[in-house]
Amino acid sequence: MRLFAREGYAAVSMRQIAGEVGVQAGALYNYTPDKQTLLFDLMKAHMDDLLTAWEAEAAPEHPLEALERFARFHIRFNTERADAVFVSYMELRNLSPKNFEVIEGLRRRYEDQLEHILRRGVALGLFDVAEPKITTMAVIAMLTGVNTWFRDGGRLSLPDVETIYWDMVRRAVTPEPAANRG
Amino acid sequence: MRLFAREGYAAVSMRQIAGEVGVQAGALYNYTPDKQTLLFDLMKAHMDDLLTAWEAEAAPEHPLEALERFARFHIRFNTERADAVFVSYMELRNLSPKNFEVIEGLRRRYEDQLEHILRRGVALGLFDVAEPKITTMAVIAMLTGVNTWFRDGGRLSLPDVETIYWDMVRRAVTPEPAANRG
DNA sequence: CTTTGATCTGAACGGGTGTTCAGATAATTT
DNA sequence: AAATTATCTGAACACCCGTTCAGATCAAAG
Repeated sequence: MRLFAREGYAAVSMRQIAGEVGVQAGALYNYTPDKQTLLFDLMKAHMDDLLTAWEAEAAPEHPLEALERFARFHIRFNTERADAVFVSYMELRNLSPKNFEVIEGLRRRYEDQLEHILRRGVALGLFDVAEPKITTMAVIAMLTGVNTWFRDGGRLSLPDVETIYWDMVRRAVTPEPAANRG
Repeated sequence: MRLFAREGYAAVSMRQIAGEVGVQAGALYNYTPDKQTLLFDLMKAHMDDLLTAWEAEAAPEHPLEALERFARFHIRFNTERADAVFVSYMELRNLSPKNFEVIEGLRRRYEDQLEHILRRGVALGLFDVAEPKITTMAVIAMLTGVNTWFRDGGRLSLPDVETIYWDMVRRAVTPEPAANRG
């Protein structure tokens, strides 16, 4: 995964991967039928991890609390696996159509978790979200973006960052009070 | 650019590129010293386009209007050049260190445009943004995310999408009125 | 119509690619 | 200790890579 993230699937050779684990290239074929399947297996394992980890979060009933949980979870989970996240987004084009469908299905299932929170919040009058699907995409893109700049040991701790992003997400979906005239 | 976006820099051969423009591979070397420089030139041209186009927007004085202008501009410009945007983000790792520096510098210059708008808005009390640099990254990530799902001819027009995203951005940076007690 | 300069071809260079497989080696079971 | 199974090596296969370059082809200038 590290090699794929750093150099790209196409640019990494089976001999390179083998070298990384101290073995000749041929030996890899005891573990994967081919390079393509190796990529797919890595990506699928990552998506399964993601869904399993979220399911284990036991999101609160209240949509606002659930949304905060989701935002913090997403940032934490993704920053801990920057290589896997990068590969799972970037190397989609190197999957066979059938494998692509599987990964996309898992991704959609994850997105649905957030969309569902938003829709419940709208139903309860807690959120002002005209297009839940679009807001879902926007929030996920924003949160995943942390990966492009966050580095451990910087000025801000991860909980700090979580709080800043959660604040932006909350304000983006929370109703604005009517203008306050007397 | 289309080939690089669709298959990845490493996976595209000079023979493929040549074929696409109806020529033999050797002929390409009348136009580029090597493949790496070809990638760099494409990416640099894209970043130059981006900065030039933004400078031509003549952003309004008022930070709120400037921010709206930026949000709409960013969505419009990027959705019109999905291939270039994808390549410029994803193939950074295939640039030599020196070329990487150049592209990163241009990207930072673009980000500074937004950061400057945010800082002016904070100074005027129009925005509530604790960390302008982080908000800059968050907003750009969110807006660029439109590229992952927007397709022409869908249910929503591009101006519709611009408006939805602008609304989220505005709310994310605009002060919340103090709780309204009687 | 010839000359000049730009452009393109097609072959070649050394080297890297994913994958296979017979035979060697190591680990486990009997 | 012997037999069996799992694992690894190292060479080979057919093929593709970026790049170079002598010679062919084309377009414009004199």
